[in-house]
Amino acid sequence: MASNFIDEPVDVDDDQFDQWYVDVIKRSGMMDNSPVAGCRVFKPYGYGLWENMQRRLDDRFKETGVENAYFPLFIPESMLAKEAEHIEGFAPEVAWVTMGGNRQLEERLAIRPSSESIICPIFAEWVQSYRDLPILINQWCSVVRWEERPRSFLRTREFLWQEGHTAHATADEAEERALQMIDVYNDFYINELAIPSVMGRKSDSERFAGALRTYTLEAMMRGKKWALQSCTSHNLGDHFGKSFNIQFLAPSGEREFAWNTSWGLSWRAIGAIIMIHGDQSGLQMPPRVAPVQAVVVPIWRTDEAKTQVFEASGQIERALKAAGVRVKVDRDAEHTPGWKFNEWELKGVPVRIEVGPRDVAAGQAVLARRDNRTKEAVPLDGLAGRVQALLDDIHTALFERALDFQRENSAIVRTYDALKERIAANAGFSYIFWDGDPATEEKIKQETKATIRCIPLHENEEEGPDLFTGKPVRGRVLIDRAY
RNA sequence: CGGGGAGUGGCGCAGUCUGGUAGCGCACACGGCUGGGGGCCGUGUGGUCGCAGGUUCAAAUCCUGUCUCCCCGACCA
Repeated sequence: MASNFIDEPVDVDDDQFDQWYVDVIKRSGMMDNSPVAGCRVFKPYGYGLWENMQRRLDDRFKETGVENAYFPLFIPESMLAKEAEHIEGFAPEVAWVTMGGNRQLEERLAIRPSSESIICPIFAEWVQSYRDLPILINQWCSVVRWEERPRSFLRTREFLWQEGHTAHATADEAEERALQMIDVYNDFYINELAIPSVMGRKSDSERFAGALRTYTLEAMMRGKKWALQSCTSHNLGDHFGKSFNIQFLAPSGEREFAWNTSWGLSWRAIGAIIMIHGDQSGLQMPPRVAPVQAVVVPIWRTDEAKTQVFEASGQIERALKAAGVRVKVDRDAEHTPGWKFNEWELKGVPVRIEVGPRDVAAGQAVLARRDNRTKEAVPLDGLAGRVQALLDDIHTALFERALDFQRENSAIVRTYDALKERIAANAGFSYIFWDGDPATEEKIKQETKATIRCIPLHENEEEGPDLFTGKPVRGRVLIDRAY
């Protein structure tokens, strides 16, 4: 992994934040550009992070009864077009296959932008009776949306994600599942990625194409303090059940349509990790999903010292592996310790373990935290336990730092002028009282470029005057610009 | 699609205005000294300047055409 990063530390000031984001992705070895415009190469270090995220999230899905499956990449145009709102929403960004070998296809095939319209008709074949429900399916795959302005992780033309699809016998059960999954995502973000966010419901204009209701987590990025939709969970109502004829015989003997949900989280979550936890030295990996949780840097001068520190390093490696810590020993002889320190900090490894002749003599190692740069000497006995404790501490510290940042940059706004000012200044989240009128929502979007990110679900019962009409309404909505 | 910028060894750039046969840093190879925060010295390898055409004794440099990428905007879970 060669790096040309030797000039100056990456900058994370507001006005250079976008460039910092591009640089840190490249320099840390997470992702590269590719010969295909808008598509990226997901390199091993980034993919390793994704694998850990997948595992942790997949386990949570399975605990709720979901099974994994896989459905085709291609969707016949006639199927994609069956749910009117769905096709209308996706039409501008669908990539099409029109040739098969040398022959023109009879019907062109969409490369899935999302799989509702291929999975729902298959569900229809699986369901006869209410006893066949619910169906709880997830797939890990990539989808394609022909975005005009790609950004690594946040908006690429092909991206990795998971999409869950369920079918239920009742409307209530579907609503319950949609809410359950947004809770699962929230738990994943907090406890694995150390990322706080605001859980809420999308306004009608921001709702997923074809959905009855869309739930979301909106997290605040550093830099411009814009919002990032971090995942999504839709109650599709019976729109797809009816469009794709998912019918079943209810206990009553009546023929009824199924109720569906779908929910997804993409590698955009990695964009959130980068933009929330990163700093002037580079990435900061959340410890529980970090590809490398601890890196051992042996330090030596003489061959004799080298033998000793390598032996101690191997001992530490074995102890940490036995304790379930993902550890790497950087035995490279080409780079100096200082070079390695910077390189692993750029890559965001939470704990660094320095082992030099002085440490070997004292039967200890030096542990350095990525988040606050503190160092401590720890005896080799019990080192693994200390590392595990540090990883937990760092997780908590990262979460607190992100939560503080979100809180410090959130405010309730009571006049439209104040709102416009905050948005223009990239001041962060603004909460306004809003009566639900789509016209004022559109006005805000046109005049400020900010959108209603969500109508928060919890702790949002206060009453106040609508920003425009002054009529009393219950609950506030979250407004910000978004990536 | 509109506005701006850029294409020169693997990467990042200078050279273009004022034509004369390509240079710097990093990386890479070898040798040596070094090694607890991106260490140093020496010796080397590697490009014909996005592509096509034109002007000229001579083109990275001037002219015409063309392709690609990046940034801003529009658009967009």
